[in-house]
Amino acid sequence: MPNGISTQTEIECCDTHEIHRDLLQKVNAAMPDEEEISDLSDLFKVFGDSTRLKILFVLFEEEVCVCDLAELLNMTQSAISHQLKVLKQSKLVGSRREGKSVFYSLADDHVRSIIAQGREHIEE
Amino acid sequence: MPNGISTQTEIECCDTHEIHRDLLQKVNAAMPDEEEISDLSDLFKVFGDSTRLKILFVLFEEEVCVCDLAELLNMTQSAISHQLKVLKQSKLVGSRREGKSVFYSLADDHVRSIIAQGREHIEE
DNA sequence: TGTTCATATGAATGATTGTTCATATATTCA
DNA sequence: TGAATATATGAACAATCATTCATATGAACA
Repeated sequence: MPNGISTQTEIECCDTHEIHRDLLQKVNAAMPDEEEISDLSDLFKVFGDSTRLKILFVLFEEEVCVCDLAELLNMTQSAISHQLKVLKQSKLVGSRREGKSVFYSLADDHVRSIIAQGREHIEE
Repeated sequence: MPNGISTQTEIECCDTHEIHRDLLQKVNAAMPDEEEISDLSDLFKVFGDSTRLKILFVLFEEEVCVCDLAELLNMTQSAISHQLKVLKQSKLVGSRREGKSVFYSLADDHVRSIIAQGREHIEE
């Protein structure tokens, strides 16, 4: 390899247990730190459940209270409440008390675009 | 309710176990069917794991083979291989054999934007 | 204050999932 | 063909998680 202009094509892959330095450097530079990766996977875990997605789709339309959600999705008030807690902890939804009821709503619009991108990917 | 122009402000929420018709209709119209919701949550589940996210971040930079991934992420070849299978089933990555090695790469750019949106949400 | 209605929460349970270990498949080379 | 290397895969185990059930908190109203 006299002048190392493009070393991309060489396939000395796994026998030498030294990864190509360029790659190692590039990856380390681009890879978020462990904590951000962990936060990110936690965020996507929240989207990875049918019940929570349904709740979000309802909130796309309108702010609603817990018992309406339970009724709309045909689920226990308790189950809904547990999931709302998860959604709230990830700051995907916010809540507001009004008398005996608590109304939930979307926190911001990242939610919409993340889900929109997901739907695009599925439809192929 | 003589003329029903805006019924939004009435808060007869949960005592009457009949959900407001407008809401029910609106939600039913916007809610994807059960199968799409399920596919969508399955897709997000894939993003909801640190190892798989790290693999994707590597693939953002370059096409790599399995053993390089294992080395880069300091994990077992088996663990990586199992996760690559998941990523491939969701069509987030593609693979290409070259001799003994198999090279993996990003399947499309939805992956980038989904993850980018996720990162934006976290940084608040 | 006591009752009722709406929501929250802790413990328990069944289901799902990521990793490990052992092993199988596939390709190259002698 | 046989050995060596790279990858894939099935079973098992520990950990995580969504729901249920019972109960607690909190607000309104008599």
